[in-house]
Amino acid sequence: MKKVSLKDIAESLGVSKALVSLVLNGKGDERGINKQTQERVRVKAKELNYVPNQYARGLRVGRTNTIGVIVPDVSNVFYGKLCKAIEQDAYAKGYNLIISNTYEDVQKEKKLITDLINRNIDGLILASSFDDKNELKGLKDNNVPLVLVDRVFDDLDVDAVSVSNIEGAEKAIEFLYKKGVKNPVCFSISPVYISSIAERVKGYLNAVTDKSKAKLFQIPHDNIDRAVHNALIEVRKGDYDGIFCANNNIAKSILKNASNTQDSINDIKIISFDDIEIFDLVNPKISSIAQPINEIGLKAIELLLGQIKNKEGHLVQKQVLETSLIER
Amino acid sequence: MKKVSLKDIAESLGVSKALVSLVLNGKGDERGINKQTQERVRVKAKELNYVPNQYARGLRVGRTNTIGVIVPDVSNVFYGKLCKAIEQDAYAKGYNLIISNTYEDVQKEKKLITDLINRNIDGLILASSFDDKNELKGLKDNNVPLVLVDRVFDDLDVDAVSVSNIEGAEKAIEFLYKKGVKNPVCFSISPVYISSIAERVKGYLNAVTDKSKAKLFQIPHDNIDRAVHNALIEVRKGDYDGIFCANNNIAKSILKNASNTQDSINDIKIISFDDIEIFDLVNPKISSIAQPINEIGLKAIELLLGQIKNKEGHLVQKQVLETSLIER
DNA sequence: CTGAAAGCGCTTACAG
DNA sequence: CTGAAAGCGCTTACAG
Repeated sequence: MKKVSLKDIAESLGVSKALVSLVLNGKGDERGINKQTQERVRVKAKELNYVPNQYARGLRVGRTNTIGVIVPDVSNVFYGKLCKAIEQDAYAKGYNLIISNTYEDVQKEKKLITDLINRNIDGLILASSFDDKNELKGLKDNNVPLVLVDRVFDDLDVDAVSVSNIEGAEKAIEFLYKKGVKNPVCFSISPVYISSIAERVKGYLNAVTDKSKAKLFQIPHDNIDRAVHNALIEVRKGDYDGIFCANNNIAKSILKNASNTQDSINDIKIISFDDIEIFDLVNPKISSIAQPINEIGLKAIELLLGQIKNKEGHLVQKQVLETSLIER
Repeated sequence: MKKVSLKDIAESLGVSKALVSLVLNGKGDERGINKQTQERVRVKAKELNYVPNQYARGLRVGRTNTIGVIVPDVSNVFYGKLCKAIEQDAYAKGYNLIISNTYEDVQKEKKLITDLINRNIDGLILASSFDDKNELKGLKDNNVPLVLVDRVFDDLDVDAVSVSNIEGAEKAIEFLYKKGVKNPVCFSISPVYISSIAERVKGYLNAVTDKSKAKLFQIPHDNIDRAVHNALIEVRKGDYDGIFCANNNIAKSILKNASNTQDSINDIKIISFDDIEIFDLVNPKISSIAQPINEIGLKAIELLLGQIKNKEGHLVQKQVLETSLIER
């Protein structure tokens, strides 16, 4: 029942635990340990099916080669892909990931952060749902390397990777105008204080030519379909002919609603932030503002490892990547 | 820089580490520790921003309240939802999750399992990509509580939760016939040895009335679109008028291909295993065989906790849940 | 070339 | 009501 430890190997071979540890960590040659002894250790370790206890190791060396990732919801395609990008790169670099979802629950996010710190993660990549940047103070106090992604706090002195949401939204609205739309509305999503969403709304407001006609619908993230349903009714009542969706969940909900109500929505031009495959499969196809998801993930890892490996000398960086318009 | 430990609290209060540990673990009353002392400890712990080191704790008590979850790919909606169900239930019961993806890579799966064992997880929920059940021997040797989900090994003496894939596939084919389809084909997906997929293919073959007309296309999981493209050409060449998709990725690829080639596919009746929201948003809508994802997750946790809490007395259970036909 | 010992931070019998 | 001590499994100076 009991797991095999260094001691078991050492005793069965008549050597010390220290020697076994050294050999198994590849420091045998460096320390000039007899080749044959090394081989005997390795053979025995395999024979006994030895797996080192990471808790003991982590306790001793203070590193765990583990990176925490907290996102709102991996089942949202954007975060799913982001996690995939992060995971594959981190994995290649010898790190493991602990991925967790907050589902926009601030209390859960707090608890998750504490949990991860307790687990002695080497660093954290965070797409936060916090409305208050002070919630992140605990992380700084604990000196945990941190990179914010997607959702950032401008006035916080922390590494961050995001996209130019304002410009992206402006591009979207300009595209609608180019396609003949006269009065575009914006379907935003709660929580309103999320930086990426707030910026997209700002971009919309910037780009609308007739400000008096600007119209914003707030869709609560936890009751999207119903709110979109009502918003669509409003849209039909007014003389609106274009919709800018602040994220992919809203666009999906529009499609769902239209499908349920047999509303063709062919007369409304729709564009959405985030490019997801559905947009290619529906009729009419939906244009989008695509984010460079892989680059976001790679950059986040790069910044995080920079902090981990160079704790004092690291300079805070705020990366803002460009979006691209996918016309359909 | 240094993290706060029990010792720091103890010293600053002039009490022992043991007392602090007891109080912070809620055993103060039980052990009859002075209420005021308890309060002082808690206040000081908060003041110093103390977080217990889980590695030290895990090392000492041998439990970690952490469950490992390994799936092929969380960005596949089925697994994404499954993880969500598992996570929410586990979280409510005081467990944390470490979720990892194999992307059908057997080597990665082996490494992940070893990693998780090293982390002293209390148990593992696994949707395995292994073709050989012997790969799981290491887990049994290490006595790690294990529950297989979705993909199971019939002849392995391990807890498992799956659905009746054969009957589900049969229902799908019967539905196609009912809708007037004469010659349904099956788009299966690699790896072929995955139990759930193999069973769905079996169900297809069972239900096809004219066995001489049965036609199976093998779609490799890592090159779906191209293979589906070619398969669709074959379908058009023959007199096939119905397609049974072994999973949702295949159905999505059919939609994508049809969209790209401007093929309306209105004359082909399609049904897919797994019910995903896209099926409601496209034209024509796609019928499906839905799996009870939440129940799978809850049952998996239930079985796992059964093993964890009653290591010796636990009886191996193989749960097979029912699917349901979603007609569209 | 190898071993003995200390210590990471915690919990838990044991003692008083 | 509280403390001293052992020990979980590992790594790393230090000594020889």
